[in-house]
Amino acid sequence: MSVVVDDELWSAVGDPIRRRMLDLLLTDGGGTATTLSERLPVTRQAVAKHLGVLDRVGLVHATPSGRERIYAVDEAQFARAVAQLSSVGAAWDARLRRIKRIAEAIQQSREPRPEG
Amino acid sequence: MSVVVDDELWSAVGDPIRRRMLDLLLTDGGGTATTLSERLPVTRQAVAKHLGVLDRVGLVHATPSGRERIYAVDEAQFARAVAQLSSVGAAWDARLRRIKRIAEAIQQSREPRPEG
DNA sequence: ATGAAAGGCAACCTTTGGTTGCACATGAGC
DNA sequence: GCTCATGTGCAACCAAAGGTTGCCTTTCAT
Repeated sequence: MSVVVDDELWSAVGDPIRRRMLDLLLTDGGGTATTLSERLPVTRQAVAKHLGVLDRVGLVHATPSGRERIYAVDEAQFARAVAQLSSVGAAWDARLRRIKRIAEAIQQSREPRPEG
Repeated sequence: MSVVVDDELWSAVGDPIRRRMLDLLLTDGGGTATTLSERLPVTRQAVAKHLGVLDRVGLVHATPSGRERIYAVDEAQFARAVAQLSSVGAAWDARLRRIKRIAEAIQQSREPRPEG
């Protein structure tokens, strides 16, 4: 019943900074800790740690290029994360609808003949 | 472009324990810190703290009943959270599709006449 | 009245996100 | 080739969050 999700994947995208980083990486097609930190409210080192987290769960991967390390989103893994997001959302949405339907049914059974 | 989400709401459902708590509360229609902790891998006190977090963002509300405090999901606020989840998922999904389309277009422009 | 059960509070530990500071590597320009 | 600026990496340190244990208060039931 309850949707099975990869907690590591989820918590990786659970952080607001990491979400913005993924956004930036997707928009620009890639970036380094330094370039990302210029557009984020945290330091380069903080960004580097976040990139480490995203790297460990496979959401991004780094390509050394000279003295830079260019990170890019791993589309396949990212797609998995998006799919999990969607499935949890869908499951909860369905549950809400079911609850609402039951509540309405109870309402009706309590007022078998609405006045009017 | 990037979807605006309420970081507090998101991070509230970002915690795996809190997601399971919401699941339990939705399934059972309500519960106390004690009853929830019996079905979770953490102590009652930890559950109480999580309930505090969920309460602060309005995802649940408590109803004192004798010596118990019965918590239940606030459906309206929960629906908001689900909507945000869905919108982020949809936005990222759309972005992925767009990237894939562009990638294919580049591929084709590089091989104007595929051998065959 | 008294004991068991539920809850609240406080102290403490660990992890995580963040910072500063410094050392190392590498690319660019002279 | 040297030098210097730039980009990374590493370590120490700090604060907040999640988790635990211990203890005290409240309340229901016997």
